[in-house]
Amino acid sequence: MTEDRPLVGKLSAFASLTARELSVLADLHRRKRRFKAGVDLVHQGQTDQSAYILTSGWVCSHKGLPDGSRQIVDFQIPGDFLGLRSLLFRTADHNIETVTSIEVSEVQQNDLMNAFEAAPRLAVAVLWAASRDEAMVVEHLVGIGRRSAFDRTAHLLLELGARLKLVGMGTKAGYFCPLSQYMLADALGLSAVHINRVLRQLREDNLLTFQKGRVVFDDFDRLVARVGFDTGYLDHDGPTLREAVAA
Amino acid sequence: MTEDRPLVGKLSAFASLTARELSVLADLHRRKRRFKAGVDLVHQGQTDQSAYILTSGWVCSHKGLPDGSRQIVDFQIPGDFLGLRSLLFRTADHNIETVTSIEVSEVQQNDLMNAFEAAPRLAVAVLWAASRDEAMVVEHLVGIGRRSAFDRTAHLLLELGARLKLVGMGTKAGYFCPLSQYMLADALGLSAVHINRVLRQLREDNLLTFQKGRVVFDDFDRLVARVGFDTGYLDHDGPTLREAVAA
DNA sequence: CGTCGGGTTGATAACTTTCAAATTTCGTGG
DNA sequence: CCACGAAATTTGAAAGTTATCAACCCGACG
Repeated sequence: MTEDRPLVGKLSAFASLTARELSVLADLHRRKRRFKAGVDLVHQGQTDQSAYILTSGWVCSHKGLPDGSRQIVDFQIPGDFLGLRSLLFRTADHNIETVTSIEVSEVQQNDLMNAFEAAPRLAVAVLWAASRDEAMVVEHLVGIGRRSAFDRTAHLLLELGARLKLVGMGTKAGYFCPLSQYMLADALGLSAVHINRVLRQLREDNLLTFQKGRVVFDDFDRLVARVGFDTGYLDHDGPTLREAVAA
Repeated sequence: MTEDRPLVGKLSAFASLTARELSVLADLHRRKRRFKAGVDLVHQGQTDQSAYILTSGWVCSHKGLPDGSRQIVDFQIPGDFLGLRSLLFRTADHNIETVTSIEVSEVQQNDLMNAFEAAPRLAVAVLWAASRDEAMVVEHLVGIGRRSAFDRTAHLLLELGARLKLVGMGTKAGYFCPLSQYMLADALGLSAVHINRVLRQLREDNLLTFQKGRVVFDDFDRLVARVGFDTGYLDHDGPTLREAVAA
């Protein structure tokens, strides 16, 4: 993952990009911006939103319900692309909220469309990246629909660990995690109280400890085996396409 | 929706396509194929899959779990694109199974990549279509995570109705629905027994009747109001982009 | 020093699953 | 056209999981 422009690393995994394409991509990182923790970057219903490339900090995307509750769809960490959908559609269908203070590169609609015109294969690469994100949402859906609260919580914490490891922010030992139990609850479709009990059980079973903003894997291998975690959906390579696209 | 090539209709909603682009798109419908009900088009873990454009019949995409249960991620109806992810990634991360007998156009990896080369803006249009599908998965996730069994079931049946209406296969009165209660259960993260009870309640409340392969809306407006159904996530227009892309 | 958000715990209620069995529907061959 | 078996639907009762309500604790912060 290229430290300064993490998106480059991601897209390169799909198709080796030409110098020209790399420079077009670099151009997208022109507009640097910072946001405080706990603010909305994108709000459900707003129109003509920008997208962002996250360079530091955590954010979450969620949808609010009429009854006041909400469902967190996904968390994003450095290197992730934010709000592609809210840029492609006229009006945003979800919220994007900062979890910590963050740094991003802002990508406006014209920026992206111009980039696609200048380097058409970038659109294919972004399509690939978007599909990888969708695969994560799907896995999340499976977890909420068919896994127990215990397994589902472990899965989320394992997935975040795997993703953070890819960008050098986590190890098999653990990682720093700025999420509150309320946020975990909203992501997992559970109540905060129940999340608390699940975390306690994970701790008492000596599988993992989540306290004071840090996730520690007390027994990584046993945890993975216990909840049937498989990273398959995270590391898709697209090598079959490399030639076709490079052609 | 163009009867013969429904995909054209969908993509045209995003950007008006040139004659050349339309002809490239038409080329994708070369390889017609048929499948019986209850077979796998794509199987989790298989490599080098094709994608398909569904022209008649229903299919579902689902993921299996180690314990033998499964989660249905989405249903597809005529006009939908199937298995884009299993084509972009080397190995398929989910199954695609026919619900009824179907007719499809098969799209192989090279077909699609060549099409993108010949008409680069098609990649952007497909990206847009894929994002719309993702929006549906996200809405499904929200339903499973934060809505009651009752609301969630009603939502699914309303969504299918709305989508079928778009392709002329349903009205405000109802539609033909080939799904079994087991399939609904696997889609909604519930047990088949509970689905049955929810359907009974919907019937007894005079909201909707699902029997003998037909969904009848007994009181469409009251149902929509009762469960807070909002089609917002289904009908995204991409007009802001039309100019930019057409430029 | 008081307040406030986040975490923790117990008791109770609500919702959903599981198990088991009866009933209906539907395709197929006689 | 009817009989038959398999699959789908339906219902009841009991068990299990998770939510809700209500406290209490704690550390950060103005």
